[in-house]
Amino acid sequence: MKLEDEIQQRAFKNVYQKAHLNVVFTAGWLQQRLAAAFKPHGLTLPQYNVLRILRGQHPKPATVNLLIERMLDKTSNASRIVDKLEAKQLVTRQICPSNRRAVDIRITEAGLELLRQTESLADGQSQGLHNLTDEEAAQLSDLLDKIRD
Amino acid sequence: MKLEDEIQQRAFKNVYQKAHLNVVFTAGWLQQRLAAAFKPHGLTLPQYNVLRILRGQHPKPATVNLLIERMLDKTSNASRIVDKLEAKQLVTRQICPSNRRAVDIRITEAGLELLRQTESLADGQSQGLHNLTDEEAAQLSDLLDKIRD
DNA sequence: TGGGAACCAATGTTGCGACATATAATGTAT
DNA sequence: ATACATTATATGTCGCAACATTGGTTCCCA
Repeated sequence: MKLEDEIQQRAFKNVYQKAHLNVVFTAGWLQQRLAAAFKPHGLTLPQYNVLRILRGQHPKPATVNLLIERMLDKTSNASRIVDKLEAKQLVTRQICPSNRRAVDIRITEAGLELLRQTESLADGQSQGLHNLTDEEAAQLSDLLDKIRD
Repeated sequence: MKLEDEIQQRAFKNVYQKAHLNVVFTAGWLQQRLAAAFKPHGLTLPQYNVLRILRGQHPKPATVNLLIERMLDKTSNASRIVDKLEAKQLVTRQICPSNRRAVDIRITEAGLELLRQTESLADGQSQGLHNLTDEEAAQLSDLLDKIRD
């Protein structure tokens, strides 16, 4: 669907304003679909992302600092996201013995199992981009990289 | 900067996953810059967007329903965003005489003045996309439209 | 070795998105 | 006219982003 119809705006000042709005709008559209897919599993997207990072470290622990570094959103409150995951017993928290400022965070077996169950969701959603050819998808990434130069 | 370096991920499963992440990441990057530009003026992006819609209607009033229709984010809480604007005396709220369920919302002179002061901000930010040529920006929009088909 | 800087996580606050529910006013059908 | 559905907005709850601050812990060096 064309952007003009999605949002209620007739015209754009220029192609840059239009592209800007389109990036933001499309990102929201993608994230909303993905969040809806995870919702039945009781996971939000930030929680899912943290679990993925923890699985990547497993069986080694991660610290809050490491989570922040690895997360898309650097300014997010990793500590409180871990709170939620801990309440659901998907992760454990334990003061790091070698540095008592830090906290070792580990994914539990239940957490790993939940990731197994949701294995296909994220990939399946990325396939929503299959209306693009491989070449177009690569081109899109290049254009986006260029924006942030 | 290349996406691989921005987020701490070596490889992507395929070009679709990479494009997906890139759209989301770039949108966040754009929105963050824009929000930072408005912050000194005491406006958040949702508040700014509501003010713009109200200016578009001015001197006619808008209702909450109309705001929701026009906003990028359909599920946002327009009512509470209007609360904040009203507290700052940038808008007025008045029960609609002809339909007492509805509420007439109008931008004040102070609101109009604030929009004048911030006139150049949004456009200036869209120009952050000027590392793209006109053609590339148009191409980007086309690719994004295609994703949502 | 004592004291300040640097570090790590947690917590407090504000504003928003998502979603459910409440409340009031209006429309409609009998 | 009364009952019921519909409409318009407001409110409550939860989770998150953004940002500031706090409280311990460790580091470092004078």
